[in-house]
Amino acid sequence: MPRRSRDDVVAAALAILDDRGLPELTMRNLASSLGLQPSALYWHFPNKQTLLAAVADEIVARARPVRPPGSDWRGAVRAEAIALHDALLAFTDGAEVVSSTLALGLGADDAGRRLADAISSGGFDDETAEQVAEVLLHFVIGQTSYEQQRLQADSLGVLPEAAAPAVLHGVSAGTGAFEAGVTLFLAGLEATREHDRSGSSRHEK
Amino acid sequence: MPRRSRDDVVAAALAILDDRGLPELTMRNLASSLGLQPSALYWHFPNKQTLLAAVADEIVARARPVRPPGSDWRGAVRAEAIALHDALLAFTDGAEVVSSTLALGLGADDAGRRLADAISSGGFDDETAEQVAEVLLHFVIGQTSYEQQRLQADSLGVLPEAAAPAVLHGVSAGTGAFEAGVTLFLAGLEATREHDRSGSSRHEK
DNA sequence: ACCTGAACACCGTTCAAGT
DNA sequence: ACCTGAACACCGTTCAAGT
Repeated sequence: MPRRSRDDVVAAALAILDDRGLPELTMRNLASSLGLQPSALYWHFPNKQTLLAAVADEIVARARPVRPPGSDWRGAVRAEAIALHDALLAFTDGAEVVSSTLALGLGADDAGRRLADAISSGGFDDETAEQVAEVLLHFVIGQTSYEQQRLQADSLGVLPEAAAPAVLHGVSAGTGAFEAGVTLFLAGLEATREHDRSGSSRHEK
Repeated sequence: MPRRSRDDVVAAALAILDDRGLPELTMRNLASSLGLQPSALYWHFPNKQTLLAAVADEIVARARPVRPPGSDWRGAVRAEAIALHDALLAFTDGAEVVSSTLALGLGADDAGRRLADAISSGGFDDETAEQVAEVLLHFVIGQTSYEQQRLQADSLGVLPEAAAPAVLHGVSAGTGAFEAGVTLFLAGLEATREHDRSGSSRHEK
């Protein structure tokens, strides 16, 4: 009888995530989908958090930035942000899985790295690029997580009335807010460019 | 024997959160800290998520913005963001509790509302204010959640080596990144101001 | 190297019944 | 109005033992 690799386990976990969601992604359900006992999973991964980190890595790795031809560094940053947004939305509860993995420092580093690289291509120094990439990353993940929860709630027919989030109660949920956020970010980055150049280590010795 | 109010339950939950953390905030631990059976909690709250939402509301309500005298609307926005940041950091796992409550649309609306009000005071229309408040809110919560996890991990002596997050591996963890993000946000908002004024409903009919 | 079997120490939630 | 007692249907994880 065929034995399972670490990748088989991650693939099975992604399948459960995709069509049943994170609450159904238990070690027991995962094991039985592979025809194994739950305890067998602990040969491949030390614990569930580590397994979820591998799942998060895979979700992030599937991001496919589409950069408009002839676009400048802003186009590159925007393309990376949108690709990450889409990758997170591609799996049920994808944003939440990546969010918690990132918060715990267990993986999904690629997401931040790609954003930082795109920002660097605009001529910012590495420290600035990494710091503002973090800002953008947290916006993307927070916003996407929020959108995804609401999309899923709506598709389940929950919250049929009046439960609209206070922060955007007049607007159709989340529509355009994501792109607006990215635009705001890029405008801020452009506006602070010269300050970073002239006096970035002003109040450090 | 004295019976407990809903507020007593929330206060006890906050106490457990503060000195034992979210994983220890179980219905069973909470009940026993009140001298009750777990099932008694279900008279006060329909389920654990709703209870956590009440806890999140309380955490957010304790935000105390300190606005520098003589400051303009930017000072107001900055003060609200910092107050929220501090309020989240004031309780163990505070950012995570508020983050999940917000994502589920169960509460903590005050946070977004306060940011939106501060932004409105800069002369932006309501739709713009709400949309960009959402952007800022997701950054604040994402960033704070990340900082808090790392602060707690460090204080437990975990991650003693090399586990530095890729997005800021050269920088001391989180220092200044939060304020830098707020500054970036304000710069972006200022830069897009005239566009919002002149053609905010350009591609709507 | 990879997995089973059985157990441990928990969870959130329901519900009839008490006072 | 507020709570108990008992149960239901689960969890993640460990570990000796098998092949």
